[in-house]
Amino acid sequence: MSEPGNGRREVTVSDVAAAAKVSKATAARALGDYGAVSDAVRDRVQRAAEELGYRPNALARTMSTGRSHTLGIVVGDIENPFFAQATRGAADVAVAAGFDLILSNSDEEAAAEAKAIGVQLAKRVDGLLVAPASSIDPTNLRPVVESGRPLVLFDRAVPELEVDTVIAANRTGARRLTRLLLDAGHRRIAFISTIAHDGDYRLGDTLASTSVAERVDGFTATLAEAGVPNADRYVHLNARRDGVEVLVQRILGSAEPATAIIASDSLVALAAFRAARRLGVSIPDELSLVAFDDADWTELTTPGVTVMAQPIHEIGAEAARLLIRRIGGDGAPPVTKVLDQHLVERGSIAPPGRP
Amino acid sequence: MSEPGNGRREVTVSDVAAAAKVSKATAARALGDYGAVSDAVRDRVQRAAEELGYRPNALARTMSTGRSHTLGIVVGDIENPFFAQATRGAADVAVAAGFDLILSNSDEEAAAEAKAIGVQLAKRVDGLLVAPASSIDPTNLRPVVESGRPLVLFDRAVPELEVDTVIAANRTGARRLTRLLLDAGHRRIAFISTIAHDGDYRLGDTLASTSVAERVDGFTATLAEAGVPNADRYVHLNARRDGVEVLVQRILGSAEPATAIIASDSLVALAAFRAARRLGVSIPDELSLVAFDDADWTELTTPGVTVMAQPIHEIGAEAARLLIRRIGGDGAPPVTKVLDQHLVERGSIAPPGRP
DNA sequence: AAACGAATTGAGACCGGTCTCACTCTACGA
DNA sequence: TCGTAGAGTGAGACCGGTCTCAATTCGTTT
Repeated sequence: MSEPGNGRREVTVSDVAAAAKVSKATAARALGDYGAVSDAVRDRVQRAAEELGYRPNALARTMSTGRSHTLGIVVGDIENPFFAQATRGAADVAVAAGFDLILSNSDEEAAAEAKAIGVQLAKRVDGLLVAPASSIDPTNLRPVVESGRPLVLFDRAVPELEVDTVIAANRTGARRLTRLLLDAGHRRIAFISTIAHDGDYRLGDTLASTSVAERVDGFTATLAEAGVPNADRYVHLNARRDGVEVLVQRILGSAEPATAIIASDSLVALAAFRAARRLGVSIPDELSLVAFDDADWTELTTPGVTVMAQPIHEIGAEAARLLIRRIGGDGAPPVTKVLDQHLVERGSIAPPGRP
Repeated sequence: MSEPGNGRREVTVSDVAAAAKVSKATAARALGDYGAVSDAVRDRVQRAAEELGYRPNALARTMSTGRSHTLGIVVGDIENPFFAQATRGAADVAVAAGFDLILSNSDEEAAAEAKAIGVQLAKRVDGLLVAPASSIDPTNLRPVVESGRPLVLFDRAVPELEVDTVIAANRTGARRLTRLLLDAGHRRIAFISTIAHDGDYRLGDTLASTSVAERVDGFTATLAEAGVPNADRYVHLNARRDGVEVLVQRILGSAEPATAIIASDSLVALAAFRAARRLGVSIPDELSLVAFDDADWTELTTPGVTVMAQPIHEIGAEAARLLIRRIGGDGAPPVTKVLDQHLVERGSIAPPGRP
């Protein structure tokens, strides 16, 4: 504390070598624990290192070995509980395997994502974990496959790109949720997602996220099977997070108001719940609500929210596992892991009895 | 896609230089945009770089310049919304200033924290953002100040260490919350935190987190001022996150049950709310509940939870700003920024009328 | 036209590790 | 007793940038 020590040059292998009176090569061997060194010398070197406060420079090591023991992860927004959990899952697997994580937020924007990926590549990460902002346009991801570095996508796939991918069984989950509402007697069900989309959704439109696309597919297909015409007009995209409230208001105030809402993620569910509360419409009596993701608060509301839970932690973890395997040299053809979702029934569904 | 390009050696400045028929030094100047280069040559080099698909190696650059343009951040757990928000705040400031972030979770454990810090230092981050697992023991942080790298603490201070720190006005916030309950007529108020502590809390004990310590201080002091004896026996620490329920049960089932709870963070509040729900005790009629942090769900429950909101995003952002200023060479004496909390009143407080 | 200064360029050291290769020294088998 | 395998060590190249310094080119000034 008395001498801040700023500006003091870092201690290097050469310094240690000099102190231990051996060559740089030998010191490096003793410290790096590779090659052959006599016990006596190893001791001497390690003592010297200890004394001088030697701290290895991981960058220099990366320069010569080519391995950085670092993974990059690009998420939409770390504040989104989904990404926070997935990141944690990935981080746990990573540190267990001796890797650490460089984190970037893309805000689901192509430009920010491209920049983030560029930085990660420049930092020579050993591999990249990405929840791609666009499932349609692989431009941002091209540089990483061109760099030869392994890439694993999670939460969303990019059909044009043949790379390892970890996703959830969204279509099945959506069918299940939709069926649940249908069975309760609902016919006018709104599906809400914040995903960006040009204009109103029409059946067959391609969406920027395969996971939302699958949910929409499952939703509209199940509706169609139940004989509900024009299922696509119940799909509401582009919901800005702070705009869900007006959207819900519009949905409920229309000529043929929806009697149930499927929220595509927990943030939308939260906004929808809040909207219903503010508008004075009672859940589930006047409006049924179901959502994807078992956010912690969903059991706290009155009523609790019935949700399709995703193994979010595991999505991140599995993605990291896959990536680390690739880094280890696994050359098998790319795989797509599809993880199951499961239903958690609470009290937010009731028959659509209008008061 | 037809040629995977794996194993292809990275394109370097030398390659570009050769292609552009200039020296390595000149090519580097043209690419790195430093030094003087004629327009003609610059063009030629940049075209060559483009053609070859040159991507700078940030590590090599760091090796010679000594700057990594990377900040390290060590949080308790990125899944904790508090840390997620603070991290986002820091990340935003960081990228705006041209830095990126290496993220580590300490799980509030000394060993994991030490390791994380070690890795970050090895990676030669330009500076470190840490929410220290222990405010008492500066051991883990010593290496970073010894390395001469700037360090900024957030959420908690470490009194023994004179470094920049960003915290919230926790004592004031706690007083305010306590007074609110007192004014409603409560006298037996439980304060619950998950923070680790040896044995039961006694007035004057030092806590591992200054932020919790300040809250406890504010709490007990306010209680004492109101003439409540033995305020310290209402302080419950060591609450394992999944153990809050039994704790609440014990608190409510004792001879002199608490009539109100102050949750030290939103996760505890969540658990407490859930516990009350499961135990069938009604909030606020049978139990008042207030908490720190304005988690998004707190306005969704019935009733909403009255909370002391912290500017979490700003805590992270300000910490990053401070850090970047230090990295820029600011040698002013260390500062401690104290950010204000503000009360958000909802409906979770009522007089302690036992039914 | 000679001299001078600024702009441009090239050669090569350097950052801090790893790793190859050659050399020395010892122990063991033929 | 000699040859040789193998352990232990040192010298120096290398990774891919930056940067210093000297050399060259050019335009001006007098």
